[in-house]
Amino acid sequence: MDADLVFKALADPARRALLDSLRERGGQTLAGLCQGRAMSRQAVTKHLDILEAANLVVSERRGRERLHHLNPVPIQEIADRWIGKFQQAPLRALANLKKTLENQSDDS
Amino acid sequence: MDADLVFKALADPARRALLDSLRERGGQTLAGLCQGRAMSRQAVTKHLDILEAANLVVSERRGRERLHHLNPVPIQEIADRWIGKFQQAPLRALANLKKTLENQSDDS
DNA sequence: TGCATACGCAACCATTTGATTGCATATAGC
DNA sequence: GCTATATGCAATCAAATGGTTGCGTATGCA
Repeated sequence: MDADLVFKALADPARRALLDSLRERGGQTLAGLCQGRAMSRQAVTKHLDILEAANLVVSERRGRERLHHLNPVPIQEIADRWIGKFQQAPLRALANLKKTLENQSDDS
Repeated sequence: MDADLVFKALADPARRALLDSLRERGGQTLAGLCQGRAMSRQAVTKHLDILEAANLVVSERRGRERLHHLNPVPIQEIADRWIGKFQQAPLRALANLKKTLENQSDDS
């Protein structure tokens, strides 16, 4: 997994909205995903391309339409491998911050 | 919390590296954070500004230097509020995908 | 006071990004 | 076969992004 592709893919609200839509209902066509969005079909296509490059979406041709599915695995991996590091951090961070604030109050 | 600011802040590898550095050791100065990075001080400043706007970093002036601290709360909130939605998704997503693959194999 | 250090501000620049338009291709259904 | 529908491809463009350089300001210290 290329974590950078995943982070960059998640950076755009339009793409997160597409993921939300696919989370609620998988197998949507491109035209279906364009419904209710203030964007051209080609713009949606580009966003889907980026999501596919990050492996957050998988799609398959089905006749003349293309069906899209959410792949939640990269999000899981981000949560486990990256966010996990910061879940241990709060205690240390708070300790550091506390110490700093104490030093600060010493000066004042 | 503005989730979009957080996602955008996390989208750049240089900024994630800065967060990593502050996670390992809080209270680093700007000059300290520049150490070992192939970037100018001003570039680091801009990244820190973006991290501060997302509330991922807090800083305080201390004499002529500025000390930076990680604030892991926004990451926690992203994990809880946003990733949480997708942690319920796998079963549904896999069911959808399975059904689709079965239909696909029907075609071949 | 004088000077080195640490940081802030602003202009500038190349590249990337997000989106559009126009046209081409392919499939479903009559 | 013909037509409408669904998607693919390419050129184009404005704005955002990431970075630099130059200079200004403020603080620590001899």
